Amino acid sequence: MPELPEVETIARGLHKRVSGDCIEEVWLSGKAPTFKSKPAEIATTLRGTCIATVRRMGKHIVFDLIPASEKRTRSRLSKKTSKIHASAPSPQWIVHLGMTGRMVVCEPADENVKHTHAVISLASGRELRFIDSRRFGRLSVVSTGNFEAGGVEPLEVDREQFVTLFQGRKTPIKSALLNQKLLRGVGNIYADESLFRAGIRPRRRASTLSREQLAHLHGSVQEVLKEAIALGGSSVSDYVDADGEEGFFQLKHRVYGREGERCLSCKAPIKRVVLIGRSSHYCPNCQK
DNA sequence: ACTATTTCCTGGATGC
DNA sequence: TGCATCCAGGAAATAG
Repeated sequence: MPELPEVETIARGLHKRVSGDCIEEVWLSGKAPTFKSKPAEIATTLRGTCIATVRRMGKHIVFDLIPASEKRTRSRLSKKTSKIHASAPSPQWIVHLGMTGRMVVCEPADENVKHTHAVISLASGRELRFIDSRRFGRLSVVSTGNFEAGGVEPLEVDREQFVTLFQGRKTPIKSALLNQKLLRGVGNIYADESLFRAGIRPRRRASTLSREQLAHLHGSVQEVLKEAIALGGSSVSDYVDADGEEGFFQLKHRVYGREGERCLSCKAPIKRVVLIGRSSHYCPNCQK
């Protein structure tokens, strides 16, 4: 289940491998999952563009594209000059991996695995494939190049903004952390891990938390995300990055997936409750 | 204007 | 061994 650290790892890997390459052909399966964009629109928007950068916004992978005809001109001109001359909008390709989505760079001869929903042929002769068995993933294009990903970036928001964002909300703090319109990128694993480190139970209403507790949570969220990115994310179920490598943060999980096991701090059994339809793990002793 | 619940999807784990 | 059932969860859609 790719969350911010996994998507960050994948985006960095893809940037390293495909930026500078150009899209020649686009194939989408009949079942290609799309979001706001129709398959035909995705294909026509992508075809004939070059990939300038691949980056992450929340849990989205963003491909910044340049119309192929403009590639040479743009890179040669200074920013100031290109502002005057560049007129064609730079579209973006947005990929959300959902639960089981994977983006892989491979050779055309490589086996066409089940649940392949998109194949992008690159000028270098390689292919970029989108594979998603559960089909919770979404593909879309933004022709204007100003994709809005929702709330603030957890690693960019400062302490004061973070406190303001959550204080006074009646919803359980975990629900607020998972709300992408507030904070973008935190999912189930990192919400549980952040709350454990901050000593706050998932069900606690945000409005009952002091400024100090919210400030602590801000630090915990950033700490957990940074550590996870450093380890290449968490490989639970079948997550692998753009190079097919597994992450290692799952070995550092203190509560997620540890129901019934002993808390690493106090030895109390980890509890599991269901919140917004998902498993929430916490230590009843360390978290209040 | 809110938040809570349901729905979409398939593979793997579990149960009888 | 085989078949049914349950469970995982991101976020849009729907209900409250």
